[in-house]
Amino acid sequence: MTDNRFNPAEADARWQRAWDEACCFEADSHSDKPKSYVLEMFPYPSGRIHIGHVRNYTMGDVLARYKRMTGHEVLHPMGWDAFGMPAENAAMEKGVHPGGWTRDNIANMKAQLRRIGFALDWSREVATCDPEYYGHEQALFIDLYEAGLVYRKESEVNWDPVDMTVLANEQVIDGKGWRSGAEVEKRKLNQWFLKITDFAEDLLEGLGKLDDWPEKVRLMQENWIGKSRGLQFAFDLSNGETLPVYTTRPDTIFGATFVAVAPDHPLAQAVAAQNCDAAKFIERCKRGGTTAAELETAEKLGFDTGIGARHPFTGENLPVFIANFVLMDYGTGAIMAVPGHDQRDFEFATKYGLPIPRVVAPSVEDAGKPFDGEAESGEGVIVNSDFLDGMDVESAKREVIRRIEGEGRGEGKTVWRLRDWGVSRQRYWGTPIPFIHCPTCGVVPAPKDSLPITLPEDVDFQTPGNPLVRHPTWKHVDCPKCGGKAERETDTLDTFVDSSWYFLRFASQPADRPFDREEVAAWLPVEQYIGGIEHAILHLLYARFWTRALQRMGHLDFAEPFASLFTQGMVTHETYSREEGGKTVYYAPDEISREADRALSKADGGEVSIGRVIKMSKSKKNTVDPDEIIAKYGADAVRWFMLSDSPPERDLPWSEAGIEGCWRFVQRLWRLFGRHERDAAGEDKALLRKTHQTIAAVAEDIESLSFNKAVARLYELAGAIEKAEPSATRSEAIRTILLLSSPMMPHLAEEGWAAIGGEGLVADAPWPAFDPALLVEDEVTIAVQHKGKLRDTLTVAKGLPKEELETLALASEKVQRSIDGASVRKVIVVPDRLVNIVT
RNA sequence: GCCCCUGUGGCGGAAUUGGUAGACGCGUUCGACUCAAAAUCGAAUUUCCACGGAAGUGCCGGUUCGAGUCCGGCCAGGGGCACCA
Repeated sequence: MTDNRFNPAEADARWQRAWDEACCFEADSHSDKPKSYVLEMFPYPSGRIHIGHVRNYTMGDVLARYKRMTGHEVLHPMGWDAFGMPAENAAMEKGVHPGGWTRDNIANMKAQLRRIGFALDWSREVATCDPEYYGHEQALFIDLYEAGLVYRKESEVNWDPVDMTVLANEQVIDGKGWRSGAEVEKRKLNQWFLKITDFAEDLLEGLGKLDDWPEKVRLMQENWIGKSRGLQFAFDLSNGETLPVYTTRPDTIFGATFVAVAPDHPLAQAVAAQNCDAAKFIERCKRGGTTAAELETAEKLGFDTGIGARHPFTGENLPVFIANFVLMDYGTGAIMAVPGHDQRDFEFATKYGLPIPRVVAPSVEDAGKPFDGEAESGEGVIVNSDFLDGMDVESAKREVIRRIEGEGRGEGKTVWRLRDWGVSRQRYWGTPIPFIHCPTCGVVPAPKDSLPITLPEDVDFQTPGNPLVRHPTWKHVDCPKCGGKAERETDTLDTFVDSSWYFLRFASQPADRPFDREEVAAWLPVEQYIGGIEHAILHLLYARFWTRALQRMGHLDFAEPFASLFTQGMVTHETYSREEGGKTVYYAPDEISREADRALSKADGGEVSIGRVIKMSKSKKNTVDPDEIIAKYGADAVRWFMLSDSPPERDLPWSEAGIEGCWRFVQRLWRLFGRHERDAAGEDKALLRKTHQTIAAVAEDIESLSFNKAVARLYELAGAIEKAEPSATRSEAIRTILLLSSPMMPHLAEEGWAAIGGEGLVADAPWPAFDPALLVEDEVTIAVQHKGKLRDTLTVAKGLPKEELETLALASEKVQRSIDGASVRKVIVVPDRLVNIVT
């Protein structure tokens, strides 16, 4: 070794080329080796890789490289979630075509990913905006339609009357279009839906078997699916009609003091038709916020319709209100309100002076106990409720359902929060929905041999509205059924459809169909899926649904696409800001010089205050650019940083000092490799033991994705090697640490491997074996406690009998001083661990 | 408002799952090398202390020979949410 510094600027690219030329990371579907599918959520091609991607993909990369070393055939692919709004926004703002913009971004980001040295199989790269990909998606969509899982229904959208476009919720700001500023209207459109509710029970039940998913994600999905058991029954109304309501608390039926319907309930609409005050009230309800937090704090409002509802048991007349807190799309859109035992009903009743009777109490004696300013929704015993008195909540629920069913007024019913998945988007840059509207035949699927239905290239984004609707020729086709003049569907698919099956296409890419069932079965389910928590619900639920739908249609023979899921934390950074002219101005990390406990502006030397460590964002200017730091420190130091210190599920605070430390360790390892001697002789028992312990521990840490612990082990081994005298053991330890660190710092490892005369590429080398006999120490340190406090430690042979340990412990001078002549009542001995003396 | 998670040195975090709290890294301090700097190497680094010890894992209590770990109640920070009857 001539140069004593590792030079990533030169070495990184050289090894990246070597891996490419050897096609190291191309997965062979027909290999005899056990298969391992490691997948990270594919990125949206925004134009730049950000540091969060680097962390996500580094984790997957370490696991993929480790799996290769342990004899697996690894599939580790990458692609692009390439449809979506930002491309259309760019088209409107910069006048570029969404396709060209997207493809340029992909090229940039792919080059960035290559510079980080990821072991990816680029031969399987997929971009969802490729007609080849979305053509297969169209075929699958038609299959789903034929399986009865696709339907159309009217549904409300946010309509921007100036931009003539439908807005996503995030594009509506204070009721106005984000771009045009125009007041957003609610419009009803005929839209396409997927019957995810068909699988509600199955999706819920499946969560119970996903043992290797974070509990948190399973819980979020469970809440989202939201199964509830309750009672649906009808009130007789004073106007002669009946009103079906749904309740999860039939046990509290004697506490109902009013009935409420949603503002968009047919009954409310009917009242509004004859009463302008009611119509005005309904209008008022439609404004107002949409988020849960806003609505929770919003005042409960109601409008008394003057209609009465007859209580099924007491015959009492209950007023019927239109209320802003009742939702049309849950249950029946109407409720029986029990103010004593539901907080929303309580607030409403308080405001409108309605009675609040108690029907559940801690005990029978508490039947007359007043409420303490809020509803009581907990368990208890039923009171003031005629035939239910004295029952517990659960028995009372059953009894009310039994009676109502017996009278034929209603039935026990399961209701789900989960709603069908609306997949229509009135946009250009998405997968065209492969259907044709014929005036005579109605909605007809496009013939499969006409797929892919590609997007027209000649479109402009300067005119408001959907370019597909405006296009002079694109939508005009003949009906595949009758041959008459017809029109294509101009809606495109939600991009969550694209990401609901990309992991199948990675595994198998036949030209004539979406995937091959056998080949997919060879790779899936994905062994380890890694991505952000932000996809905990929608993407992961949709992918689970899509997989089940394909299974039902016989395309697949498994239901769960991802065996194990890991959600990684964010990369954060401290913020730098100061008050300038009355407002807060943020500074980027490269605009300040950071000292021990303060930060100074590079521009004027003034002190800048150091703010909280938060998620990197452009507005706070606390971002770092992966390209810049890779250029400065090399890919391996950056990868090492991504894995160090913070547990992967937690946030990782980026710091300049931290990356400097990683850079130093890269060089430290490099110097260590230089001490490797091919013909060194002699044994070093302690180092040998440490080396084998590290092999076992690092393997375990990588398999459990505890990269921070693996990193700490490697630091320890490096320290031990540095302290050791030259020996055959030491040279072997150096070779071992090189191999153990290679999944994390592959460029450095290759360079070192060549230097110590290793054969071939480290990328193809096997993970070192360890001797289990060397994992156990033959000497152990025993803690000696007196009354639970540490007094002394003893170093003894492992496996020493209890009696001997006790004798040794009592012989300790320090222990005797602590006991100070008191009589020993009890001695607890845990072999190889501790002795605790109780006096 | 509801649901969930997390609180350990100056900082990121370890802790064999109830058995020596603070591994490892960062930072800081001192020292070596150097004309000097960088790089590198060595030592120290929870707090207080009479150098014998004492206290200490957000706070208060409990279980236990023994609690960062288990239980109960608070406090703080973070995340999710579709007013879900």
